[in-house]
Amino acid sequence: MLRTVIGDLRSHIDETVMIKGWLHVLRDQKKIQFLVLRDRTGMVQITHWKPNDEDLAALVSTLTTESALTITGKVADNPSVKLGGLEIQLESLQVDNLAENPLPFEPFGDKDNLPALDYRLDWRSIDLRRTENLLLFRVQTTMEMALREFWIQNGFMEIHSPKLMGSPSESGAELFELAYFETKAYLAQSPQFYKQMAMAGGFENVFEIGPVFRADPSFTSRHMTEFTSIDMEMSWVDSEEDVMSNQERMLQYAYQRVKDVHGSEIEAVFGFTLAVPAVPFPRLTMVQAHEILNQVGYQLSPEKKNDLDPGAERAVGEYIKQTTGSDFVYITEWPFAIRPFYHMKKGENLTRSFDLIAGGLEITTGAQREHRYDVLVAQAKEKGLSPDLIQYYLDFFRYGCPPHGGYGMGLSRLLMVMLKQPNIRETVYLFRGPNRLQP
RNA sequence: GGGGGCGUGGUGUAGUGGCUAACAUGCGGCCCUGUCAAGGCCGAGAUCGCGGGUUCGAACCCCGUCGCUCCCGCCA
Repeated sequence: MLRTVIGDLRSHIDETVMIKGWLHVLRDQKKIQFLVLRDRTGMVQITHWKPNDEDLAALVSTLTTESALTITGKVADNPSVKLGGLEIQLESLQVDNLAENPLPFEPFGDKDNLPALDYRLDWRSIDLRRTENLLLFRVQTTMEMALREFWIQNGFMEIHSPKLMGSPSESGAELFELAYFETKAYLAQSPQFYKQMAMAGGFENVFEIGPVFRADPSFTSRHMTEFTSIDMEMSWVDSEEDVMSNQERMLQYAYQRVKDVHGSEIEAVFGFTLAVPAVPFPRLTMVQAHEILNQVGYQLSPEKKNDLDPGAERAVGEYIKQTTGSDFVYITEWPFAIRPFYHMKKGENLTRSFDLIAGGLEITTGAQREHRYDVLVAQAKEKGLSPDLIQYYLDFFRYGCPPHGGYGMGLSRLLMVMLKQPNIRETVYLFRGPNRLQP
Protein backbone atom coordinates (compact mmCIF):
# COMPACT_ATOMS: atom_id res chain seq x y z
CA MET A 1 0.00 0.00 0.00
CA LEU A 2 1.26 3.48 -0.84
CA ARG A 3 1.57 6.06 1.86
CA THR A 4 -1.08 8.78 1.97
CA VAL A 5 -0.12 12.11 3.48
CA ILE A 6 -2.45 13.41 6.14
CA GLY A 7 -3.30 16.55 4.21
CA ASP A 8 -4.83 14.39 1.44
CA LEU A 9 -7.04 12.19 3.64
CA ARG A 10 -10.22 14.10 2.84
CA SER A 11 -10.14 12.62 -0.66
CA HIS A 12 -9.89 9.07 0.68
CA ILE A 13 -13.09 8.79 2.71
CA ASP A 14 -14.17 5.14 3.24
CA GLU A 15 -10.83 3.86 1.92
CA THR A 16 -8.20 2.00 3.90
CA VAL A 17 -4.98 4.02 3.83
CA MET A 18 -1.45 3.85 5.18
CA ILE A 19 -0.18 6.95 6.90
CA LYS A 20 3.17 7.70 8.50
CA GLY A 21 4.10 10.27 11.08
CA TRP A 22 4.76 11.18 14.68
CA LEU A 23 2.48 10.41 17.60
CA HIS A 24 1.35 13.87 18.62
CA VAL A 25 -1.01 12.91 21.43
CA LEU A 26 -2.28 9.63 22.87
CA ARG A 27 -5.56 9.57 24.80
CA ASP A 28 -5.76 6.08 26.21
CA GLN A 29 -9.20 5.53 27.72
CA LYS A 30 -10.91 2.53 29.22
CA LYS A 31 -12.71 1.33 26.12
CA ILE A 32 -11.33 3.50 23.39
CA GLN A 33 -7.99 4.93 22.31
CA PHE A 34 -7.39 8.13 20.37
CA LEU A 35 -4.08 8.74 18.67
CA VAL A 36 -3.26 11.98 16.92
CA LEU A 37 -0.69 11.42 14.20
CA ARG A 38 1.24 14.31 12.68
CA ASP A 39 3.15 14.51 9.42
CA ARG A 40 4.50 17.52 7.54
CA THR A 41 1.09 18.12 5.97
CA GLY A 42 -1.11 18.05 9.07
CA MET A 43 -2.62 16.01 11.86
CA VAL A 44 -5.35 13.40 12.07
CA GLN A 45 -7.14 11.50 14.82
CA ILE A 46 -6.93 7.72 14.79
CA THR A 47 -9.53 5.85 16.77
CA HIS A 48 -9.37 2.35 18.20
CA TRP A 49 -12.24 0.62 20.01
CA LYS A 50 -10.23 -1.56 22.36
CA PRO A 51 -12.50 -4.65 22.49
CA ASN A 52 -12.06 -4.99 18.72
CA ASP A 53 -8.44 -6.06 19.20
CA GLU A 54 -7.03 -6.25 22.72
CA ASP A 55 -3.50 -7.07 21.53
CA LEU A 56 -3.42 -3.98 19.34
CA ALA A 57 -4.82 -1.97 22.26
CA ALA A 58 -1.99 -3.20 24.47
CA LEU A 59 0.57 -2.14 21.87
CA VAL A 60 -0.99 1.30 21.57
CA SER A 61 -0.79 1.69 25.33
CA THR A 62 3.00 1.36 25.20
CA LEU A 63 3.46 4.21 22.73
CA THR A 64 5.24 7.40 23.72
CA THR A 65 4.58 10.81 22.23
CA GLU A 66 6.73 11.78 19.25
CA SER A 67 7.34 8.13 18.32
CA ALA A 68 7.58 7.51 14.55
CA LEU A 69 4.71 5.28 13.42
CA THR A 70 3.19 3.68 10.36
CA ILE A 71 -0.55 3.17 10.63
CA THR A 72 -3.20 1.63 8.42
CA GLY A 73 -6.89 2.14 8.85
CA LYS A 74 -10.10 3.18 7.25
CA VAL A 75 -10.82 6.86 6.73
CA ALA A 76 -14.22 7.88 8.06
CA ASP A 77 -16.00 11.17 7.69
CA ASN A 78 -17.02 12.31 11.18
CA PRO A 79 -18.12 15.92 11.60
CA SER A 80 -17.98 15.63 15.40
CA VAL A 81 -14.20 15.26 15.31
CA LYS A 82 -12.73 18.70 15.84
CA LEU A 83 -9.54 17.84 13.97
CA GLY A 84 -10.55 18.07 10.32
CA GLY A 85 -13.95 16.42 10.75
CA LEU A 86 -12.58 12.98 9.96
CA GLU A 87 -10.84 10.12 11.68
CA ILE A 88 -9.09 6.87 10.88
CA GLN A 89 -10.32 3.62 12.33
CA LEU A 90 -7.16 1.81 13.34
CA GLU A 91 -6.42 -1.49 11.65
CA SER A 92 -2.69 -2.00 12.10
CA LEU A 93 0.22 -0.23 13.68
CA GLN A 94 3.97 -0.42 13.14
CA VAL A 95 6.38 1.26 15.50
CA ASP A 96 9.22 2.58 13.33
CA ASN A 97 11.02 4.28 16.17
CA LEU A 98 9.77 4.46 19.75
CA ALA A 99 10.60 7.86 21.24
CA GLU A 100 12.48 7.71 24.52
CA ASN A 101 10.57 9.03 27.46
CA PRO A 102 10.65 11.70 28.73
CA LEU A 103 11.59 13.98 25.84
CA PRO A 104 14.27 16.62 26.45
CA PHE A 105 11.48 19.14 26.07
CA GLU A 106 7.95 19.43 24.75
CA PRO A 107 8.02 20.78 21.19
CA PHE A 108 4.25 21.27 21.31
CA GLY A 109 3.90 22.34 24.92
CA ASP A 110 2.80 25.67 26.34
CA LYS A 111 4.59 28.66 24.82
CA ASP A 112 5.33 29.76 28.37
CA ASN A 113 7.36 26.62 28.94
CA LEU A 114 9.39 26.84 25.76
CA PRO A 115 13.02 26.19 26.72
CA ALA A 116 15.73 28.77 26.18
CA LEU A 117 17.04 29.07 22.63
CA ASP A 118 20.44 27.60 23.45
CA TYR A 119 18.89 24.51 24.99
CA ARG A 120 16.58 24.08 22.01
CA LEU A 121 19.60 24.29 19.71
CA ASP A 122 21.17 21.43 21.68
CA TRP A 123 18.06 19.41 20.78
CA ARG A 124 17.51 20.94 17.36
CA SER A 125 16.12 17.70 15.89
CA ILE A 126 13.19 18.05 18.26
CA ASP A 127 13.03 21.83 18.07
CA LEU A 128 12.64 21.62 14.28
CA ARG A 129 9.39 19.69 14.79
CA ARG A 130 7.74 22.80 16.20
CA THR A 131 5.02 24.24 14.00
CA GLU A 132 6.89 27.54 13.74
CA ASN A 133 10.01 25.88 12.43
CA LEU A 134 8.29 23.66 9.91
CA LEU A 135 6.59 26.74 8.48
CA LEU A 136 9.70 28.88 8.66
CA PHE A 137 11.72 26.52 6.52
CA ARG A 138 8.88 25.99 4.09
CA VAL A 139 8.79 29.77 3.71
CA GLN A 140 12.53 29.76 3.12
CA THR A 141 12.11 27.16 0.39
CA THR A 142 9.34 29.14 -1.30
CA MET A 143 11.32 32.34 -1.04
CA GLU A 144 14.50 30.89 -2.53
CA MET A 145 12.51 29.42 -5.37
CA ALA A 146 10.93 32.80 -6.03
CA LEU A 147 14.33 34.47 -6.07
CA ARG A 148 15.63 31.95 -8.58
CA GLU A 149 12.52 32.41 -10.72
CA PHE A 150 12.95 36.15 -10.72
CA TRP A 151 16.58 35.97 -11.68
CA ILE A 152 16.09 33.38 -14.38
CA GLN A 153 13.23 35.40 -15.86
CA ASN A 154 15.61 38.35 -15.93
CA GLY A 155 18.47 36.62 -17.72
CA PHE A 156 20.64 35.62 -14.78
CA MET A 157 22.74 32.47 -14.53
CA GLU A 158 23.42 30.56 -11.33
CA ILE A 159 27.04 29.97 -10.36
CA HIS A 160 28.73 27.96 -7.61
CA SER A 161 32.00 29.53 -6.64
CA PRO A 162 34.67 27.74 -4.58
CA LYS A 163 34.74 28.15 -0.83
CA LEU A 164 38.42 27.29 -0.59
CA MET A 165 40.69 30.19 -1.40
CA GLY A 166 44.45 30.39 -1.69
CA SER A 167 44.94 33.91 -0.42
CA PRO A 168 43.10 36.25 1.89
CA SER A 169 41.10 38.34 -0.55
CA GLU A 170 39.36 41.31 0.89
CA SER A 171 40.88 42.88 3.90
CA GLY A 172 38.78 43.53 6.94
CA ALA A 173 36.62 40.57 7.87
CA GLU A 174 38.48 37.72 9.52
CA LEU A 175 39.22 34.58 7.57
CA PHE A 176 39.25 30.99 8.75
CA GLU A 177 42.58 29.43 7.94
CA LEU A 178 43.01 25.73 7.41
CA ALA A 179 45.69 23.23 6.50
CA TYR A 180 45.67 22.44 2.78
CA PHE A 181 48.17 19.69 1.92
CA GLU A 182 51.59 21.36 2.00
CA THR A 183 50.18 24.85 2.28
CA LYS A 184 47.35 26.87 3.76
CA ALA A 185 43.92 27.71 2.49
CA TYR A 186 41.16 30.05 3.59
CA LEU A 187 37.41 29.66 3.71
CA ALA A 188 35.71 32.17 1.44
CA GLN A 189 34.16 35.05 3.36
CA SER A 190 32.34 36.18 0.21
CA PRO A 191 31.94 35.10 -3.42
CA GLN A 192 32.72 38.69 -4.35
CA PHE A 193 35.79 38.14 -6.52
CA TYR A 194 34.35 35.09 -8.24
CA LYS A 195 31.06 36.62 -9.22
CA GLN A 196 32.94 39.62 -10.62
CA MET A 197 35.01 37.11 -12.56
CA ALA A 198 31.77 36.01 -14.21
CA MET A 199 31.32 39.58 -15.41
CA ALA A 200 34.75 39.46 -17.02
CA GLY A 201 33.77 36.01 -18.25
CA GLY A 202 30.85 37.33 -20.24
CA PHE A 203 28.00 35.76 -18.24
CA GLU A 204 26.57 39.29 -17.88
CA ASN A 205 24.24 38.48 -14.97
CA VAL A 206 24.85 35.89 -12.24
CA PHE A 207 23.60 34.89 -8.84
CA GLU A 208 24.73 32.50 -6.16
CA ILE A 209 23.11 31.30 -2.97
CA GLY A 210 25.80 29.66 -0.91
CA PRO A 211 27.78 29.51 2.31
CA VAL A 212 30.29 32.10 3.44
CA PHE A 213 32.50 32.07 6.52
CA ARG A 214 33.47 34.84 8.90
CA ALA A 215 35.95 34.28 11.73
CA ASP A 216 34.52 37.14 13.77
CA PRO A 217 33.94 36.38 17.46
CA SER A 218 30.60 38.18 17.38
CA PHE A 219 28.06 37.46 20.10
CA THR A 220 24.92 39.11 18.86
CA SER A 221 21.43 38.08 17.81
CA ARG A 222 22.30 38.67 14.13
CA HIS A 223 25.78 37.23 13.52
CA MET A 224 27.00 33.77 12.55
CA THR A 225 30.41 32.39 11.64
CA GLU A 226 28.89 30.49 8.72
CA PHE A 227 25.84 31.72 6.88
CA THR A 228 24.11 31.51 3.54
CA SER A 229 24.71 34.53 1.36
CA ILE A 230 22.41 35.57 -1.45
CA ASP A 231 24.69 37.18 -4.00
CA MET A 232 24.13 38.70 -7.40
CA GLU A 233 26.16 40.64 -9.91
CA MET A 234 24.92 42.30 -13.10
CA SER A 235 26.76 43.77 -16.08
CA TRP A 236 26.32 46.97 -18.07
CA VAL A 237 24.86 48.94 -15.19
CA ASP A 238 24.72 52.71 -15.48
CA SER A 239 24.97 53.13 -11.73
CA GLU A 240 24.19 51.48 -8.42
CA GLU A 241 20.60 52.53 -9.01
CA ASP A 242 20.22 49.67 -11.53
CA VAL A 243 21.26 47.20 -8.84
CA MET A 244 18.89 48.58 -6.22
CA SER A 245 16.04 48.69 -8.69
CA ASN A 246 16.58 45.04 -9.54
CA GLN A 247 16.83 44.01 -5.91
CA GLU A 248 13.73 45.78 -4.67
CA ARG A 249 11.61 44.31 -7.46
CA MET A 250 12.99 40.87 -6.65
CA LEU A 251 12.17 41.24 -2.96
CA GLN A 252 8.67 42.40 -3.83
CA TYR A 253 8.28 39.35 -6.08
CA ALA A 254 9.50 37.01 -3.34
CA TYR A 255 7.31 38.55 -0.64
CA GLN A 256 4.30 38.30 -2.92
CA ARG A 257 5.01 34.63 -3.59
CA VAL A 258 5.48 33.83 0.10
CA LYS A 259 2.26 35.65 0.91
CA ASP A 260 0.36 33.78 -1.81
CA VAL A 261 1.61 30.39 -0.65
CA HIS A 262 1.90 30.82 3.13
CA GLY A 263 0.06 34.04 4.01
CA SER A 264 -2.74 32.46 6.01
CA GLU A 265 -0.39 30.05 7.80
CA ILE A 266 1.91 32.92 8.74
CA GLU A 267 -1.08 34.70 10.24
CA ALA A 268 -2.09 31.61 12.19
CA VAL A 269 1.37 30.63 13.41
CA PHE A 270 3.27 33.93 13.71
CA GLY A 271 0.26 36.15 14.29
CA PHE A 272 0.76 38.88 11.71
CA THR A 273 -0.18 39.67 8.13
CA LEU A 274 2.76 39.56 5.77
CA ALA A 275 3.03 42.90 3.97
CA VAL A 276 4.31 42.90 0.38
CA PRO A 277 6.59 45.94 0.10
CA ALA A 278 5.86 48.72 -2.37
CA VAL A 279 8.59 49.74 -4.80
CA PRO A 280 10.66 51.75 -5.14
CA PHE A 281 11.96 51.55 -1.58
CA PRO A 282 12.77 54.91 -0.01
CA ARG A 283 16.36 56.03 -0.64
CA LEU A 284 18.44 58.22 1.61
CA THR A 285 21.95 59.44 1.11
CA MET A 286 24.23 59.13 4.11
CA VAL A 287 23.98 62.91 4.53
CA GLN A 288 20.19 62.74 4.58
CA ALA A 289 20.31 59.84 7.04
CA HIS A 290 22.40 61.97 9.39
CA GLU A 291 19.95 64.83 9.07
CA ILE A 292 17.18 62.47 10.17
CA LEU A 293 19.26 61.27 13.10
CA ASN A 294 19.74 64.88 14.17
CA GLN A 295 16.05 65.51 13.82
CA VAL A 296 15.02 62.51 15.96
CA GLY A 297 17.78 63.26 18.46
CA TYR A 298 19.83 60.12 17.95
CA GLN A 299 23.35 60.53 19.31
CA LEU A 300 25.86 58.93 16.98
CA SER A 301 29.14 58.06 18.61
CA PRO A 302 31.93 60.49 17.53
CA GLU A 303 34.02 57.86 15.71
CA LYS A 304 30.94 57.13 13.55
CA LYS A 305 30.82 60.66 12.14
CA ASN A 306 30.34 59.52 8.54
CA ASP A 307 28.89 56.10 9.28
CA LEU A 308 25.90 54.49 10.93
CA ASP A 309 25.91 52.25 14.00
CA PRO A 310 23.23 49.61 14.62
CA GLY A 311 21.24 51.97 16.81
CA ALA A 312 21.28 54.57 14.04
CA GLU A 313 20.08 51.99 11.53
CA ARG A 314 17.17 51.16 13.82
CA ALA A 315 16.39 54.85 14.31
CA VAL A 316 16.45 55.60 10.58
CA GLY A 317 14.42 52.47 9.88
CA GLU A 318 11.84 53.54 12.45
CA TYR A 319 11.67 57.05 11.01
CA ILE A 320 11.13 55.75 7.49
CA LYS A 321 8.52 53.30 8.71
CA GLN A 322 6.56 56.09 10.36
CA THR A 323 6.90 58.65 7.60
CA THR A 324 6.51 56.41 4.55
CA GLY A 325 5.17 53.11 5.89
CA SER A 326 8.09 51.25 4.31
CA ASP A 327 9.96 48.52 6.19
CA PHE A 328 12.84 48.92 3.74
CA VAL A 329 15.19 51.82 3.12
CA TYR A 330 18.33 52.18 1.02
CA ILE A 331 21.19 54.23 2.39
CA THR A 332 23.42 55.48 -0.43
CA GLU A 333 26.62 57.49 -0.95
CA TRP A 334 28.78 55.81 1.67
CA PRO A 335 32.26 57.27 2.23
CA PHE A 336 35.09 55.45 0.48
CA ALA A 337 36.93 55.44 3.79
CA ILE A 338 34.59 52.78 5.20
CA ARG A 339 33.98 50.79 2.03
CA PRO A 340 36.10 48.14 0.30
CA PHE A 341 38.52 49.15 -2.43
CA TYR A 342 36.46 47.65 -5.26
CA HIS A 343 33.44 49.94 -4.75
CA MET A 344 33.32 52.58 -7.48
CA LYS A 345 33.95 56.07 -6.21
CA LYS A 346 31.44 58.84 -6.60
CA GLY A 347 33.47 62.00 -6.52
CA GLU A 348 36.59 62.08 -4.39
CA ASN A 349 35.31 60.71 -1.08
CA LEU A 350 32.02 58.91 -1.67
CA THR A 351 31.14 55.63 -3.33
CA ARG A 352 28.42 54.28 -5.60
CA SER A 353 27.43 51.90 -2.84
CA PHE A 354 24.39 51.25 -0.73
CA ASP A 355 23.10 49.33 2.26
CA LEU A 356 19.59 47.98 2.51
CA ILE A 357 18.07 48.38 5.97
CA ALA A 358 15.04 46.19 6.61
CA GLY A 359 13.13 46.36 9.85
CA GLY A 360 16.04 48.40 11.20
CA LEU A 361 18.49 45.62 10.36
CA GLU A 362 21.26 45.76 7.78
CA ILE A 363 20.56 42.94 5.37
CA THR A 364 22.49 43.97 2.25
CA THR A 365 25.56 45.80 1.09
CA GLY A 366 25.89 46.48 -2.62
CA ALA A 367 27.57 48.79 -5.09
CA GLN A 368 28.57 49.52 -8.57
CA ARG A 369 32.07 48.04 -8.77
CA GLU A 370 35.17 49.71 -10.12
CA HIS A 371 35.83 47.95 -13.44
CA ARG A 372 38.65 50.17 -14.73
CA TYR A 373 41.95 48.39 -14.07
CA ASP A 374 44.10 51.43 -13.36
CA VAL A 375 41.54 53.01 -11.06
CA LEU A 376 41.01 49.71 -9.26
CA VAL A 377 44.75 49.23 -8.67
CA ALA A 378 44.99 52.78 -7.37
CA GLN A 379 42.09 52.23 -4.99
CA ALA A 380 43.61 48.99 -3.71
CA LYS A 381 46.84 50.84 -2.99
CA GLU A 382 44.89 53.62 -1.31
CA LYS A 383 43.50 50.97 1.05
CA GLY A 384 46.99 49.66 1.71
CA LEU A 385 46.47 46.39 -0.14
CA SER A 386 49.40 44.86 -1.92
CA PRO A 387 48.33 44.38 -5.58
CA ASP A 388 50.46 41.26 -6.10
CA LEU A 389 48.42 39.33 -3.51
CA ILE A 390 45.26 39.93 -5.53
CA GLN A 391 46.79 40.10 -8.99
CA TYR A 392 44.68 37.12 -10.12
CA TYR A 393 41.65 39.24 -9.31
CA LEU A 394 42.97 42.43 -10.84
CA ASP A 395 43.65 40.50 -14.04
CA PHE A 396 39.89 40.12 -14.54
CA PHE A 397 39.81 43.81 -15.43
CA ARG A 398 42.55 43.90 -18.07
CA TYR A 399 40.81 42.34 -21.05
CA GLY A 400 37.36 43.84 -21.44
CA CYS A 401 35.35 43.77 -18.26
CA PRO A 402 31.99 45.54 -18.53
CA PRO A 403 30.76 48.01 -15.93
CA HIS A 404 28.86 46.06 -13.32
CA GLY A 405 27.41 46.03 -9.85
CA GLY A 406 25.82 43.70 -7.36
CA TYR A 407 25.16 42.94 -3.74
CA GLY A 408 25.26 40.35 -1.00
CA MET A 409 22.28 39.67 1.21
CA GLY A 410 22.03 37.45 4.28
CA LEU A 411 19.43 34.73 3.77
CA SER A 412 18.72 34.24 7.46
CA ARG A 413 18.64 37.97 8.11
CA LEU A 414 16.06 38.37 5.39
CA LEU A 415 13.99 35.58 6.92
CA MET A 416 14.43 37.18 10.33
CA VAL A 417 12.93 40.41 9.03
CA MET A 418 10.22 38.74 6.96
CA LEU A 419 8.94 36.58 9.83
CA LYS A 420 9.71 39.12 12.57
CA GLN A 421 12.02 36.82 14.51
CA PRO A 422 14.18 38.39 17.21
CA ASN A 423 17.22 36.13 16.80
CA ILE A 424 19.00 34.83 13.72
CA ARG A 425 19.48 31.47 15.44
CA GLU A 426 15.74 30.98 15.02
CA THR A 427 15.91 31.46 11.26
CA VAL A 428 18.89 29.30 10.31
CA TYR A 429 18.72 25.54 9.98
CA LEU A 430 21.77 24.98 12.14
CA PHE A 431 23.47 27.88 13.86
CA ARG A 432 27.23 28.25 13.70
CA GLY A 433 28.85 30.70 16.07
CA PRO A 434 32.07 31.11 18.03
CA ASN A 435 30.79 28.71 20.69
CA ARG A 436 28.65 26.37 18.65
CA LEU A 437 29.80 23.71 16.22
CA GLN A 438 27.29 21.02 17.24
CA PRO A 439 24.88 19.66 16.36
C1' G B 1 38.21 42.37 22.05
C1' G B 2 35.02 45.89 25.62
C1' G B 3 30.44 46.37 28.62
C1' G B 4 25.66 44.80 30.88
C1' G B 5 22.28 40.79 32.41
C1' C B 6 21.11 35.85 33.87
C1' G B 7 22.29 30.80 36.14
C1' U B 8 16.57 27.36 41.35
C1' G B 9 13.37 19.67 39.99
C1' G B 10 13.71 17.27 32.77
C1' U B 11 11.82 22.17 30.94
C1' G B 12 9.84 27.27 32.06
C1' U B 13 9.35 30.32 36.23
C1' A B 14 8.39 32.23 41.72
C1' G B 15 11.18 33.00 45.96
C1' U B 16 16.24 38.87 47.23
C1' G B 17 18.94 37.16 54.85
C1' G B 18 15.31 32.67 58.94
C1' C B 19 11.17 27.22 54.37
C1' U B 20 10.16 20.92 55.45
C1' A B 21 12.47 25.80 48.55
C1' A B 22 6.72 27.11 45.69
C1' C B 23 3.95 26.97 40.89
C1' A B 24 3.21 25.39 35.80
C1' U B 25 4.45 21.77 32.36
C1' G B 26 6.42 17.06 31.53
C1' C B 27 7.09 12.03 33.83
C1' G B 28 4.96 7.45 36.83
C1' G B 29 0.48 5.23 39.08
C1' C B 30 -4.81 5.11 39.73
C1' C B 31 -9.97 6.81 38.49
C1' C B 32 -13.46 8.53 34.80
C1' U B 33 -15.21 9.77 30.12
C1' G B 34 -16.24 9.24 21.95
C1' U B 35 -12.05 11.81 23.68
C1' C B 36 -10.28 16.05 21.10
C1' A B 37 -4.39 21.26 23.69
C1' A B 38 -9.51 16.11 27.81
C1' G B 39 -10.63 16.02 33.22
C1' G B 40 -9.78 14.32 38.48
C1' C B 41 -6.71 12.14 42.54
C1' C B 42 -1.90 10.43 44.22
C1' G B 43 3.42 10.16 43.57
C1' A B 44 8.65 10.63 42.15
C1' G B 45 11.92 14.50 40.84
C1' A B 46 16.29 20.57 42.88
C1' U B 47 22.00 19.65 48.33
C1' C B 48 19.20 26.70 44.22
C1' G B 49 26.12 26.45 38.13
C1' C B 50 30.94 25.72 40.84
C1' G B 51 34.64 27.48 44.69
C1' G B 52 35.62 30.70 48.61
C1' G B 53 34.01 34.61 52.08
C1' U B 54 30.51 37.66 55.37
C1' U B 55 26.68 36.13 59.04
C1' C B 56 23.95 32.88 64.69
C1' G B 57 21.80 31.70 59.84
C1' A B 58 22.93 32.36 52.52
C1' A B 59 19.05 30.28 46.77
C1' C B 60 19.16 35.47 48.52
C1' C B 61 24.94 39.69 50.40
C1' C B 62 30.52 39.95 48.70
C1' C B 63 34.79 37.97 45.72
C1' G B 64 36.45 34.59 42.11
C1' U B 65 35.34 31.13 38.29
C1' C B 66 32.58 28.66 34.46
C1' G B 67 28.39 28.68 31.24
C1' C B 68 24.62 31.17 28.63
C1' U B 69 22.77 35.72 26.85
C1' C B 70 22.27 40.73 24.98
C1' C B 71 24.64 45.35 23.52
C1' C B 72 29.01 47.73 21.33
C1' G B 73 33.03 46.81 17.83
C1' C B 74 32.70 44.02 12.88
C1' C B 75 29.41 42.90 9.43
C1' A B 76 25.14 40.07 5.96
